[in-house]
Amino acid sequence: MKLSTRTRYGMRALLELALAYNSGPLQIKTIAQHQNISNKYLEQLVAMLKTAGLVRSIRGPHGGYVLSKAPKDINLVDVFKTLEGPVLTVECVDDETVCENHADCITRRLWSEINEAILNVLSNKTIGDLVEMNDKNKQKNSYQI
Amino acid sequence: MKLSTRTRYGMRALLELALAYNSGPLQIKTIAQHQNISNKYLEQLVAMLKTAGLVRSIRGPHGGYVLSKAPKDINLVDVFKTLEGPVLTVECVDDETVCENHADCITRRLWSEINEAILNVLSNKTIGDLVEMNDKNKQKNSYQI
DNA sequence: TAAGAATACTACTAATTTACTAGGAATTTA
DNA sequence: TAAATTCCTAGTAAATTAGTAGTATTCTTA
Repeated sequence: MKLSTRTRYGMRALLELALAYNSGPLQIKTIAQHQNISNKYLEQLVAMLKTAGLVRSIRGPHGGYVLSKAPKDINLVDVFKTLEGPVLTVECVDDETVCENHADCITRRLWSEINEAILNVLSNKTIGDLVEMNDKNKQKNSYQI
Repeated sequence: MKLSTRTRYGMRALLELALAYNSGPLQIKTIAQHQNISNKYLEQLVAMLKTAGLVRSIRGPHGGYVLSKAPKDINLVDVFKTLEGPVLTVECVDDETVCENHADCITRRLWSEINEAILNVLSNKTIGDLVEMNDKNKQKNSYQI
């Protein structure tokens, strides 16, 4: 299974915004430069985060983006689902109607277990936790995330 | 993240072979019929399992495929990696050289944790465990897996 | 009030991957 | 030798990814 750049870039962008929380908006341009990714592409990713209500935008000069909630209130499941889509896509895991044998299907249970395991990692963490881990690391360049 | 039909079909095929373990070879045709999937497609998936040493083939009339080891000796990690590829693909998780900031990168740690969580589910299980679960279910049609 | 800086919106595209289909060669049994 | 089976290779339509591109809109400030 492959994690899309969408999710990886988007997560890093959010982390940057969290590091700049309460210090005014951060611009796409700035983040893109730090992360060394395409301006225009990041624009689209951040738009997804905005639609999901995770960030707020401020237009015009000195505008940019800010987190719409405190880092500790942004759960990683929500970020992941916004950027990547469902955690593990196997139709039958979420939809009982696709297969008559839903209740008894053994492989389905396996996929469900994996699904739960991933959810478990993500739902126990917030962007705030990532920030804390980053702080503990205390390195030369705090923008290398 | 999406689980490919490759992995889903392949896992079900292996489970069928495990249910028929010690009762002679099972043909592609038969499995494909039971599972309601394309003959030719399944042929290719089983070829992958063969290359990985998980099944053995017998050519000619009355031929088919058999597990190359006892179900309890076939770990699900191996099956998954054979069919789906690396568990969670993020270059930096496995390759330390892609990113200078490897040691300190927080998002990388997150992906690693997810990777571990999935591995943990899979490496603790064998095809034999799936067979046991299936037996416990004891349903009308034992081929509905 | 005009210029400029930023986001917002929409469309396009090359490359890759997926999920097959198709055809015939090789092998084995009866 | 005929038939049944696996083995091998090639092709392909559809979807997805990872962008690029252009222009419209909004807001600030001189």
